[in-house]
Amino acid sequence: MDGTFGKGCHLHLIDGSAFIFRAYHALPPLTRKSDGLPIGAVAGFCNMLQRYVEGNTGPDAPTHVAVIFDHSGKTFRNDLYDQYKANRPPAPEDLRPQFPLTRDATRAFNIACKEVEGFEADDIMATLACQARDAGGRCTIISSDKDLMQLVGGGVEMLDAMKNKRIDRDGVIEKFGVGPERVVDVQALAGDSVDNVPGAPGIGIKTAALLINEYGSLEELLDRAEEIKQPKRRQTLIDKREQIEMSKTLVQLDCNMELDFTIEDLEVLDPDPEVLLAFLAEMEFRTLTKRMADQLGQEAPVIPEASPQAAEVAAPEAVPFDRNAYTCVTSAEELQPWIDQIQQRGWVAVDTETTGLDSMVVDLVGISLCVEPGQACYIPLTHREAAADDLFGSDELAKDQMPLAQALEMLKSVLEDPAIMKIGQNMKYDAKIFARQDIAVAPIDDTMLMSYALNGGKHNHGMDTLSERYLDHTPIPIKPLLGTGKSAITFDKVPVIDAVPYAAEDADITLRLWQLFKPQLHQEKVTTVYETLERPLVPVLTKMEMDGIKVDRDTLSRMSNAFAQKMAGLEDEIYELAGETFNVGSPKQLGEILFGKLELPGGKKGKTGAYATGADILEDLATEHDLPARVLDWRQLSKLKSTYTDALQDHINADTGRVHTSYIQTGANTGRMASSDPNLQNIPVRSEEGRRIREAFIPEEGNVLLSLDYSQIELRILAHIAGIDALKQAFADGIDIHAMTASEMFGVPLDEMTPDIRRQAKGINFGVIYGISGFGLARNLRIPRAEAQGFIDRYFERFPGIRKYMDNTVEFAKEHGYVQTLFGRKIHTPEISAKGPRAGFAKRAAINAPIQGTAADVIRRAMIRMPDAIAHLPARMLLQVHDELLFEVPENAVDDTIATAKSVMENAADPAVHLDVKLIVDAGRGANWAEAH
DNA sequence: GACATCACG
DNA sequence: GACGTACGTGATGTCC
Repeated sequence: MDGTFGKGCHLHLIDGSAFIFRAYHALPPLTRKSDGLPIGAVAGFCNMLQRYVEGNTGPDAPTHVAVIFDHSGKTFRNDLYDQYKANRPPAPEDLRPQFPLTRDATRAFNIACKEVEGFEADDIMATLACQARDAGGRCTIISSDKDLMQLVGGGVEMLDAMKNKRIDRDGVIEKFGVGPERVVDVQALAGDSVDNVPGAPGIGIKTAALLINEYGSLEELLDRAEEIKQPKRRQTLIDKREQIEMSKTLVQLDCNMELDFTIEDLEVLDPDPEVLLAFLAEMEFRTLTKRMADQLGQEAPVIPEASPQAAEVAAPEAVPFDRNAYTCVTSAEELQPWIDQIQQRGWVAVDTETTGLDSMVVDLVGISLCVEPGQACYIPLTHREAAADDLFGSDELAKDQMPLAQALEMLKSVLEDPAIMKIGQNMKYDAKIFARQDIAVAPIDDTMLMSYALNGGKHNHGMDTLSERYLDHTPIPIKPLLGTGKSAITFDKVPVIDAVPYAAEDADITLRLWQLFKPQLHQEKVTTVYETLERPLVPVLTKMEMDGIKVDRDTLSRMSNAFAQKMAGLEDEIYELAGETFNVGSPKQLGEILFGKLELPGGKKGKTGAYATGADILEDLATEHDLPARVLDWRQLSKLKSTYTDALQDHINADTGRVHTSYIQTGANTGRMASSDPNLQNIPVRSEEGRRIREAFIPEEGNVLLSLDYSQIELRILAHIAGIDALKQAFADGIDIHAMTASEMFGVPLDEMTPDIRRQAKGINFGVIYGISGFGLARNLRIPRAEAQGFIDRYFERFPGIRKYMDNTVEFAKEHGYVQTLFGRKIHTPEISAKGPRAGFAKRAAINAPIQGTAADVIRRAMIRMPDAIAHLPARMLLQVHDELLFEVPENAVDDTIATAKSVMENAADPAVHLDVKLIVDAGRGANWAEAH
């Protein structure tokens, strides 16, 4: 061949991006063993190239070939229409680093690799295809993208590599109803929801083809639109003419691009075996390296086995932290480049600074953004002028800040953009702050939750911990900025110059953690946990917290007064019995009275040298003296008053009249959540007196409260996990599970069961869930330790599967350093091999975690599905209390809501896990939480 | 800020 | 054989 492209030549154009995405989705998320680099798509891409090269024989073999890629960033079509491809989600995080590698792979195969800034791969292929055709040669476009079908004809064909199907002129007519030369006309009318090409509303491919065939061309059709009979269609074509014409320019490929290479440069070349094998070996593709080596008749290079530590040692931080490099953004002009960059990348780490910690009350002070490690800015918004003197803070806004509304308006487009990932550390907090500014932040990623999914049980997941542990960097502490105690100031009083490095650094750290954790989720096989149990829960909790629950202040206030009176009466009696006055609330003083002055028996000093005066001890003493019983009563009232009837009133939000708790998604190692400020997961219920506090939790007028709770969920899960047939059968038959246990253990028939025997069996059942010990059971049942041990022995004899589960679980924990829930949540058990009493703790925790954790996962799944399930109902989900969900709903929708929510909860494990034991949910309703429960 | 106590599942 | 112990949380008051 003389090198010129002409008759007898055959150009192959491979749609690189299509190859990449197909490869990515066809393969599991593989990572390179040595360092955890995601390489699944590269592997698939190489396999496809290899198969392609292998198949290049016979009459259709190419003389010239190139792989054409889309250049990242915007194209000229975005200048025509800013919404073009705007609803494309960003490329998956683990795919992005693989883009450049696919270029490397192409070159390693010695195939030309082309992309041009500002153009799509389609345009390059169009230009080359036209050149090939005009030169009298053939061209095959290896792609199934219908946008390329306009190029078919005159020697140009397409090849769907997956189906190994050639698409010629007839194939195009089959697909579009028109020939290749009219494909753009049809596309202009039909539009494309994937690429966000608007087209003519209401007209699809079928109708479009009909019209084009009737009128001959789009231009003719639009000029003669008045003639169309169907009134709606006619009006659309007249009204939307401009939009349709613009659509045509979007779908019309550019055949006349200026290229800095010619077809001749694309001549087929044999790969250099050394280069290709080196690349494949570097990627650590063992099978493919060997296969290619065999094919090329070469010795396969040796790929070293990865050392287990290698992945962990891989440097997490290439860019050093530089607090002076952060930018302070004070105007729209300065903010715009940041927004441009965010849009280009498709992600941003965000952090808000506020005047306090209560997200339902505080004001927004500033926002920090970070787009890549080291590149962060802070946007001060409502910092206050430094006080003229120390006594009076000024209310004047500090100078050089951009107006809050302007900044929010600019950021809103980014924060609500479905194609831009917003990354935060504890994003729920920031989401609430933004929600109060009418900005619905989505989608989000959360480094705190990633750490929880990855490292639950190892450490807490606060930013300081994570930064120090994983970035080896200590963040600027907030204390010196705000001060402590009475002289503490809020963040708006912090001088902007001090706020910038602090705030921007937080966003910087968050972005670095995100880049670090993201690939680890795959490596540690907790992507599903993160994606199905953590991330989707954030918007659900955000809404629950913002909705809050109505609490009646008067009810609480009246109770407080009643408690105070009773306490005063008890105090008088206590002083009388003690023979002196003292602080009843001081365990230390009480101990001295009981065991010193009154010389009651059983005085045991704890590690601090003080007598223990816990409820169990006082209960024992109650037989000896009247005083302990009075103290117990006093303590109960004191607890109810201080923690509940008093404190709860302070938590009623002035604006909403409701109480807004905050859930801590990473609060418990097992997967349970915690509730704080206030804790609404420990509102009294066990004592009659305490239970009345729930009467203050009420629905809005015309509504009722609904309580739905799982019945015996942990025991059911234990029956499933440990595979205890007798337990499963009892649940299936709806038998009282504690009575059944008692019957099995003590040989008492069910119809002769006494409450006391049942109570003991109940204690054992709970003990089993907690990792039973003779001592613990003895204390709980108040029986001698030997007797308790006897119970346990008998229980294990009767249910040997339970002991097996316990042994296996502890064994698993020792081997792997973690235990797992049925849904794959890992709970790490770093102390499992500790010596001394800690070993016992760790063992029991390891036994309990899969049970408690699985139950927690189940209700999380229910909560995540609940908003969609009840969307058609006027119901709101307000609270979660571990195995209970509380709803507020208008009276007329009560039955529907119960039926719907109950079904969601009972089926929450499906389809991920099929439980051998059915989950049962009990429902209650009422005019307050006491009635509903 | 540690500790003891006690509210919940 | 002794250690010490039921699992998971958060809020409050005392005391140093």
